[in-house]
Amino acid sequence: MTETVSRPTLEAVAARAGVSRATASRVVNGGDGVREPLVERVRQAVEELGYVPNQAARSLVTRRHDAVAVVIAEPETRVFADPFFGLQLRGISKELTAHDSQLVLLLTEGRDDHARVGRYLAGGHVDGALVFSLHLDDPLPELIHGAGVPTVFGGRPGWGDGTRDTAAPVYVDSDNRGGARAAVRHLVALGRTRVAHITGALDQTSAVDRLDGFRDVMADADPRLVVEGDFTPAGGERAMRELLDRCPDVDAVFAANDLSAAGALRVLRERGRRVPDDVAVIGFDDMLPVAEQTDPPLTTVRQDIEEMGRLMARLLLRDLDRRTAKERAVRGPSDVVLPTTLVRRASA
Amino acid sequence: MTETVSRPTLEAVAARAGVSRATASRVVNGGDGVREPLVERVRQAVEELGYVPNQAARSLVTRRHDAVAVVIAEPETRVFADPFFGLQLRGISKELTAHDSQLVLLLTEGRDDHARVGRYLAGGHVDGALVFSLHLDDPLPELIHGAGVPTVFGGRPGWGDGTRDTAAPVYVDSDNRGGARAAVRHLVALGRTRVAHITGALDQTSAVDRLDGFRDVMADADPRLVVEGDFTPAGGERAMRELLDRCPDVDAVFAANDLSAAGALRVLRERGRRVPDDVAVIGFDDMLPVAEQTDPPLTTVRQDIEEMGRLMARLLLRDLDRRTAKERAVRGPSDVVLPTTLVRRASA
DNA sequence: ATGAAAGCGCTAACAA
DNA sequence: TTGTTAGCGCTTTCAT
Repeated sequence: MTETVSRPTLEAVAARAGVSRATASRVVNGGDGVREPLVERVRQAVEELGYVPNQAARSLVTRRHDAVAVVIAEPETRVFADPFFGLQLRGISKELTAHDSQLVLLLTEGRDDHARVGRYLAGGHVDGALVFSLHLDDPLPELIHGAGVPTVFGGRPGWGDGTRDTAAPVYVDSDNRGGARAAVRHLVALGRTRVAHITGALDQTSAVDRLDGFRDVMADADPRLVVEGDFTPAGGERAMRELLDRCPDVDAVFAANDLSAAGALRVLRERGRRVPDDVAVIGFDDMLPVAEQTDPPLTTVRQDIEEMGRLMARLLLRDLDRRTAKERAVRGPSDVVLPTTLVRRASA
Repeated sequence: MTETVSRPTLEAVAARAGVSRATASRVVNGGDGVREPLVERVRQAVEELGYVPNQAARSLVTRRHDAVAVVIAEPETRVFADPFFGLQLRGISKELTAHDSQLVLLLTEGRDDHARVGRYLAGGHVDGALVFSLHLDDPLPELIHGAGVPTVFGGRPGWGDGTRDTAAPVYVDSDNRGGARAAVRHLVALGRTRVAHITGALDQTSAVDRLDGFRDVMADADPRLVVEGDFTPAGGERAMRELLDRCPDVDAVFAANDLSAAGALRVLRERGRRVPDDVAVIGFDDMLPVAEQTDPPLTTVRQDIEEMGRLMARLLLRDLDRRTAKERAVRGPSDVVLPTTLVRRASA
């Protein structure tokens, strides 16, 4: 409204309350060790003046920023093709908000941006980072891990399980393997004997884990029943065609995600197979706009995306608080693997 | 890596380069008015020390933050149910990155958060804001507009068109009305004479504008051919049923978005109407995971979401630069309405 | 329990 | 062109 009217400083608040700047500061930051009447007067002044602390000045001395970076690598690919990251962001946002922390979003478009992100994180602009790594060979996660910024990863990174000497990263993930097992067991319980799997892009740990889950249950399955997909509808179509050609007797399909399941569904219809009568189909994700719109609606494995985000933030914040409190790391934050649930619709 | 080793300051750089802090600062900020040899030496020192400016200290004196807030209201509803906001964010991110600005994401969950967001923006933590307002009666946009922070809105806000005395907000929007006109004209060109419209949630300007577009072409249409929907598949189903009951002779439907079109499609199939033979259907958005997965694939009106985001950011940044340069606002940033294009698939 | 004072790291007058 | 210096607004010892 008013033209560039400089906002009130702590000094102003102190003056109005008739106390020193130090006391005003104490009250603003919780008010410990300040006698009640003074606390009240300062609060009053803050209110009347509409005082808001200058975060820059505060950060300058505390070296804290009350901000966390969320790094999402390669949005091109898959990100934002589905509600996945949106939900994740929502979970993260809620948790950060409750903790009075800000969310700084860093989207990268391939390698060129790695340096930028690395510089930003190493530059100490934020207290920590939440990083989503999609590909096994993505150098970004490790780069970030090495930047010395407290970090929690979304989804199991493709390294750090003893594969390398570097410290293992902390991450939050869905129980991809367990979810896959549940899906396949469901198909088996349905009496299906020729259960196939359309994998996801195998350069992503989630795809690998789901494949492992499939194999846990179908250890001695006909290898021709496993076809590589890529998480896309087109990949699902291609895989389904290949599957029908190779094994015409297939009677169930577990697709690595809903999108490829949708593709498979289309090919099945086109080939005259009834779902679920002839072939039962299960997806993964429970990506609503897809799973509910397919014909028939898709039975699928749901992961609680929003909760994943919330947990990532919680893990990071806990770590940050601990460092601040200088508690000698009682116990470093440990990985969290969230359970998945089978959602039954009409396709299986 | 190393334990809390404090990062080098400008002072250190200056010392190493054998110049004053002021000169070092000049070089770091572009190096105007510094002789080449010195520039080189400072650059060298920056490189060797791995110096990164302390943004807090810088902001404290410049009162600039090189950060922009992106406010997305009520993610519950529709946001993140589709890739819409993800794409928008991507466009915004690209533009901000190119301008060395950071993206601070503010997600709100209803009224409770309004105060928080208002405080944050009024608190002068960011240089400007990009705001998405979905509902006509959302108080947030106006609240923000009044907070004195340079702002650009995404989507036409439901006020400021002379409706009130307040200054009109600057916004970027898709040509909802024009897109709707194109869709309906296409149906008419197809020879359809009983063209219906399933509206979106009419508390959103986009829905209103699309309805207006429909009416532009079908000025004298049977009023029973317009049914209120709500942008959801369920709403689309309900509306389609109503439509078929009221006007069994309907031969074309323009749905306010792809999701409701998908719902309509399902009801049409269920009622044994062939698409597009008996009834042609057109959606809006070109929301890929839906539009390409429906049966038949959906003809729809595409809006360039990412470009919208990019433009919003560009508009805001231009405004910010102008203020900084103290150029007396030669011309305030003006609204931008992006064109839409009809994407033909099989449904119409 | 409160206040006085010393910076945090940087930019921007102003001098030289 | 370069250096000197005075803060930006805040937290935090250290006295009192």
